[in-house]
Amino acid sequence: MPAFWLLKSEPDVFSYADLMRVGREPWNGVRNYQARNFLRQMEEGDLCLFYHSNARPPGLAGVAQVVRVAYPDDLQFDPASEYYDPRSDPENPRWSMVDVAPVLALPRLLPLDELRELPEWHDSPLTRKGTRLSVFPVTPEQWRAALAAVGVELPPLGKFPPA
DNA sequence: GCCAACGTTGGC
DNA sequence: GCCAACGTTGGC
Repeated sequence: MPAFWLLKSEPDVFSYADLMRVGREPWNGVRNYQARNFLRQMEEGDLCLFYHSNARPPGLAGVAQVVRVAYPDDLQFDPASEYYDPRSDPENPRWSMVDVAPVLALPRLLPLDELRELPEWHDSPLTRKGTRLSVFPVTPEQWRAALAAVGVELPPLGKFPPA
């Protein structure tokens, strides 16, 4: 069942423009079990809202697509990486990543403030106080409301061209 | 298995 | 830069 998701990224580290530039990116470095479990549920073709966190202002910058389902995050085995996890067993890797590709940049950044005003977004890990989850599902209603707010015409799910 | 200490996230 | 909220760690 295709689904919608939200991915947080700090634009100073990796922005939506960076994703467009590289064309495809392994979504590595997720080190939270709940977020990891969501990554593992993603299917090829699933669509993701790309959120800029720790930005001024924070908000939605674009749409990305899952182009490879979850596989082991190689950084967990790299002692030089800040994401190295010495306790991860190579026989049963603890952390996963997916590959994502750009689909479209929003015509304008949709700021968090504006997102909060959408009734569909009143109940979401994004708007709930104190939640820091960096990967989580988005309902079809949230998806539609967010894109409508920036005037993006919504093709039927799964009809986005492969990036 | 509890829970205090610590580190991180992320808006402001 | 501040700090509230939360997840993780590790002593016991």
